Amino acid sequence: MAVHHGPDGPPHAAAIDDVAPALLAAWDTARERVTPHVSWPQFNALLVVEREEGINLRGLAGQLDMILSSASRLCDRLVAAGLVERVPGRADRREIALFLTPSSRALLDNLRTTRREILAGVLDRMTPAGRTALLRGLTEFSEAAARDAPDSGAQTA
Amino acid sequence: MAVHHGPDGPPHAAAIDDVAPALLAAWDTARERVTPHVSWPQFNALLVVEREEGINLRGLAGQLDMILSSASRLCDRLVAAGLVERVPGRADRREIALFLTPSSRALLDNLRTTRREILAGVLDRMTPAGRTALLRGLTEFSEAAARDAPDSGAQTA
DNA sequence: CGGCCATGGTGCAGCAGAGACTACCCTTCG
DNA sequence: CGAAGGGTAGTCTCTGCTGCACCATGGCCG
Repeated sequence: MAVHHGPDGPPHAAAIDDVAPALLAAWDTARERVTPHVSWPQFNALLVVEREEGINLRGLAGQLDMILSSASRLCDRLVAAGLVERVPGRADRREIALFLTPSSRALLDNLRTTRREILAGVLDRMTPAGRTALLRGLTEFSEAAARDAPDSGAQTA
Repeated sequence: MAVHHGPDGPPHAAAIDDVAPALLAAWDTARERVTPHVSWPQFNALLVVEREEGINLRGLAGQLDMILSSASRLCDRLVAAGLVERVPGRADRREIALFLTPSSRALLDNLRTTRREILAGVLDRMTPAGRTALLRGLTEFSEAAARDAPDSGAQTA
């Protein structure tokens, strides 16, 4: 199901698979440093709410691939932690609209800032050409991936 | 705490932070596809055992940053799932040596293969120059990161 | 050689997070 | 009014982690 690659032109997949973990480590380091006490499901929920501010519980449950009541429980914990706000919709009073709180907004901002700092710390030790190559390669990769699967999941903050 | 960057030469940190998620998504996709029923702690334990075949429970607990009995329980579940083997050491009969099973070896192999395939699928749609740039950038990044923190955690398979 | 403590693991609660299923309540709308 | 849509609540199960008590083994010292 893939394009043929002659023996002359393998796409470096294995080689890239070997060196990519370093980049992943930077991500994880940032998340671990900033949000050590927020579980993965909770964190993913925050990302969903951030993307679709005012989403209702059914929508959230759908995006997190869990049933409604599970999402409700998850929200209970997030509300208890002061990370999301349940706002009863005024148009349809059955619905609950979910919003980030200043606290969770700060959390996400802090995470991204921290990640960029960690990233910058490593980039500093690279050659300018290396940095440019990295940016170019990742940009092309990102575009190519988007061309393939315009939707496919995986929250990465 | 970092090197000064003139207004002319920021190290692309923000830009890279924006395009890196696509690469992360490929990782997560592979893991999700191959090991949907293995939890993160369990998976990390497998990686530890793979790296240090024959490790004992204390060592595992240390690497996973948990206390002994937690590691023991985790192992209970892994053994129940047929993913690790508890082998009583013959030198010191108190110790338990942990080994991967054929099943878990196959699992990890499968994961890596799948990931390379997913990666290759995207790389196929990049230009040769883009692939080379990606490989070069990531390789330098990896080296730079290793120079900084020779140990720092984060299992990424 | 016979205690004694250190070392390696397990057993037994106990707690929080996460998910599911079911039953139920409120609102809206035909 | 009654059906459909949106959420909550009760109950269960499982994982993950902890603390503490306990059992083995192994090394040491008198």
